[in-house]
Amino acid sequence: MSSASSRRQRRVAGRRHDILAAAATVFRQKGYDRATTREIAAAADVSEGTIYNYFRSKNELLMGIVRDVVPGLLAESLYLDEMGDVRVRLTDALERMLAFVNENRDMLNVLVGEAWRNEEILYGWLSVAGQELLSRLEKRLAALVANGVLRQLDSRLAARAVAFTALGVALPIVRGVWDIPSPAQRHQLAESLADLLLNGMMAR
Amino acid sequence: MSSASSRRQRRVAGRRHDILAAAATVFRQKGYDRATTREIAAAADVSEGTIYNYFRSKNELLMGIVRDVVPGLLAESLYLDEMGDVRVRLTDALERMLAFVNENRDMLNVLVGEAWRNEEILYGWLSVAGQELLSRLEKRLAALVANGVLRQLDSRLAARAVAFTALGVALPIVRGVWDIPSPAQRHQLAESLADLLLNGMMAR
Amino acid sequence: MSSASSRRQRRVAGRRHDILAAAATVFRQKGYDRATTREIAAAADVSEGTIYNYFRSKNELLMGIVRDVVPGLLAESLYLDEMGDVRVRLTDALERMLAFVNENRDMLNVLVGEAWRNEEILYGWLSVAGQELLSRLEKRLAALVANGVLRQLDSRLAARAVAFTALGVALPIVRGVWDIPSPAQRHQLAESLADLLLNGMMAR
Amino acid sequence: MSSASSRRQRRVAGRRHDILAAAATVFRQKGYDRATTREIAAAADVSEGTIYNYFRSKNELLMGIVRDVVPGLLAESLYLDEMGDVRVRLTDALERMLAFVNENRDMLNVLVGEAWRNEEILYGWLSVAGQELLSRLEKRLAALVANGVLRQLDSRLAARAVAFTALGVALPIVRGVWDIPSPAQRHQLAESLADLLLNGMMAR
DNA sequence: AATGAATGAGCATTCATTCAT
DNA sequence: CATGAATGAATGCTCATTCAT
Repeated sequence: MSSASSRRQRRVAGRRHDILAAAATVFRQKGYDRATTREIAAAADVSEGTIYNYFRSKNELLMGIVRDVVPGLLAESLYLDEMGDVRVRLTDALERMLAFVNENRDMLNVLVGEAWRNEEILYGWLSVAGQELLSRLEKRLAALVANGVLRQLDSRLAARAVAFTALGVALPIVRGVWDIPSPAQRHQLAESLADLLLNGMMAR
Repeated sequence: MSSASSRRQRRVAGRRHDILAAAATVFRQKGYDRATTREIAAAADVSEGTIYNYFRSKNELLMGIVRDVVPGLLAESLYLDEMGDVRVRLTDALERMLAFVNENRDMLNVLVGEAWRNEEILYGWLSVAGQELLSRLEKRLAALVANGVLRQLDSRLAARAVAFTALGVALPIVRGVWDIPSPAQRHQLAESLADLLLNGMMAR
Repeated sequence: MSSASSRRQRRVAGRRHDILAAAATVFRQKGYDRATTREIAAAADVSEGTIYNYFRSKNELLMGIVRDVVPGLLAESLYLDEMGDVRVRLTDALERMLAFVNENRDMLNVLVGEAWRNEEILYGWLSVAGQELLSRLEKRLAALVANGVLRQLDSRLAARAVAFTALGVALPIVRGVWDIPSPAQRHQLAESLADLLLNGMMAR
Repeated sequence: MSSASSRRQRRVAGRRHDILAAAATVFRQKGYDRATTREIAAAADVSEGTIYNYFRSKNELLMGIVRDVVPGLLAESLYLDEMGDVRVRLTDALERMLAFVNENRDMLNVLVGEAWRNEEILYGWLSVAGQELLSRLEKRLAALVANGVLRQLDSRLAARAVAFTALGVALPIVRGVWDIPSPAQRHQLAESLADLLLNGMMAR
C-alpha cells in the first residue's frame, strides 16, 4: 500500500531532518569539534548507530547543515532592483536580511563558526554565496549611480561597505550576544542603517 | 646576583613568549581543538612537558594569547577626541585600526575564532574590549553632534554602525580571505570608508 | 496439501542453501571476521533480517558450512582397501583427493582458515575427520605391511607422512596460490607423488 | 651519560619486544581480528596508548611479527649442500626445521593464520620465503641427481614433495594439535621422515 | 628546568542482532 | 516469512596531562 510506504518515507525524511536539527543545536552549543556523536544522538532522541544510517560521518552532518542554509542565503539576498524610493528599498532589504538571520541563527552560527576554520566550508559554500551577494549588490549600486540617484562613488567599495555593515550587524545576532530583535526593532534598525548609509553622519 | 636572576627571568619570559607565539600559529592553522600540544611543542622547539612548566593547560595557552592581544586592542582604539578635521581624524583612526589588525592577524584570528564558541573568551575579554570601544566611540560622536560637526543622530546607533563597518572590513583580513593590504591601500580604504560614513551614498 | 508444503520445504531449503553458499563465498573473500552479515545478505539477494529466519547467528552460518563439507571429506577419503596394484590404488586415491579439494576449494578454504583459530571447528569437525582418515590409512598400511607389499615400517608414522604430504599439496590449491590443476595435471601429480612415496628418492 | 641513555634505549627496545610478544600471544589465541588492542596492552602490561608509541597501528603489530620471523625462516632453511651422507644431512635439516618451528610456534601460528586471509602477508613475506626455500631445495636435489646419489626424478616435483611433507608435519605442531615434541622425538621423527623420503614405503 | 615515554579517558565508527511493519 | 531501520556494545586510535629520569 502506498500509505504504508509513504508513511515510512515521511518518517525517514523526518529522521534525517531531526538529526540535522539536533546536530545544528549541539554544534552551536559546543562547536563542531567538541560536539560528540553521542550528544547529537541524544539530542535527536536516536541511537548513535542511527545517525550513520542517514549520514556517512560526523562531517557529513556539517555539510548537510551547509546545504540546508546556503540556498536560503542566496534566495534572501538583497533585492534593490525593484522600483521605488531607494531609501525604502534599502530599508526593506536590510529588514529582510535581519529577519532571515534571525530565523536561521542556529545554523548560521554553526556555518560561520566552522567557516572560520574549515576551508571547504568557507570557499566551497560561504564564500560562493558572499561573492554572489556582493556582485548583485555592486550591479544595483552601479545602476543607481548611473541613474543619478546615488552620487559618484566606487561602486565596488560601496558594495563592500554596505555588505560589511550588514555583516557587522548580523554577526552579534548570530553569535547570540544581541538579544533577538523584535520585528519592530528590526524595522527601526534597518531604517537607521539605511539612513546612515545613504546620508552619512555629517551635518549639512 | 641580580644579573643572573634577571637573565633567567628574561630566558623564562622568552620561553613563555616563544611557546605562546608557536601556539598562536598552530591555533590559527588548525583551530584550538584540532591543534595538539605535540604540534605546539614542535613549533616552539620545546618538549611537550616543557609547555606544562609555563602553562597549566592547553586552555591556558589560549588565555595567554588573549591577554597578550586585548590590551593592544584597547590601546589602538579609535581616537577621535583630538583636534582637527573630523574626516582626517576618522580616516586616521580607521587606518590605524587596519594596521593593527594587519599586524595581529594571527592572534586575532585565534581570538575571534575561539570567541565564537568560548563564552569565557567572548564575555571575559573580547566583549569587554568591544564594549569599551563602543562606549568611547559613542561619547566622541555625541560630542561631535553637540558641536554641530555631525548632524542629529542616535549616537548609540551611529557608534555601532561605525564599529560594525570596521568589524566587517577587518574580518576578511583576519580570516585571510583578503590579501594583506599594503599601507597605501589601507590609507585609501580608510579614506573611502570615512567618506562613506560621513557623507553617505546619496547624491545631493 | 502435501505438494504445497513440500514446495515450501523446497523453497525453504533453497533459501537456506543460497544463504550458505553466499556466506561461503564472502567468508572465503574476506574471512569470517571481516565478512559482514550485510554483505552476505546482499550476496544471497536477501535482506539482513531474513538470514536470521534460517540461522540463529553469524556463527551458525559457519557451522552450516562445516556440516555441509565434512561428510564429503570423509566419504572421499583415501580408499586403499580394494584389490589391485598398490601404486595404481595410491595414485587413484591421491587423484580423487585432488579432485575433491578442487571442487570444494571455497568451502575448504573457509573451513581450514577458521579451524586455524576456532577450537570448535578444529576439534569438533576437522580433527574428527582427520583422525578418521588417519586411522583408516594406518590400518590399510599395516595390512599392506603384513602382506609384504610394503616393507617393515612404523605404519602410524607412514600414515602421517602420506596424509601430511597430501595436506601439503592440497593447501596451496585451497589457498589459491596454485592455479587450479587440470584433470590431466592432477593425474600426473598423483602418479609422481605415489612414486615418490612408494619408492623414495634414492638411487638403487 | 651514556649509561642513562643506553639504559633508556634498552628499556625502549625491551618494550617494543614485549609488546610484539604480547601481540603474538593474543593473536595466536584469538586471531588477528578478534584480538583487541586492549587485550594486547593488558598482556604486555602496558597501557593502550603506549602501544601506539611503538607501532602506528594494530596492523603494524602483525607486520612487526612477520619481520621478526621471516628472516629466521630463511636462515634456518634446509641446508643440503654440505658433504656427507645424504640421509644424515636430510635428517639433520628436518631436525633443525622442527626445532625452529618448535621455538617459534606462537609467531608462526599467527603468521600462517593471517597469511591464509591476508594477501600482503602471503605474497609479501611468506610466499617469498617459501619460493626461496623451494628454489634452494630444488638446486640441491638436482645436484644430487647429477651426482647419482639420487635417482632420476623431476627435481622440481621432488622439492615440492619434500617441502610439503615438511609443511604437513610442521603445521600440526604450529597449530598446537600435536604436543610439543621433545628433542629426542624430533630426532626420531626426522630420521623416519628422511628414511621414508629417501627409500619410500615399498618392499624391495 | 627539560625531557619524552606512559597513561587512560574519550571519540567516531562498525556491525551483529532485533523487531515493528 | 521478508524487510530494513534501529540499536548500542565494542573497537582502534588520539591526545592532554603526568612524572621518573
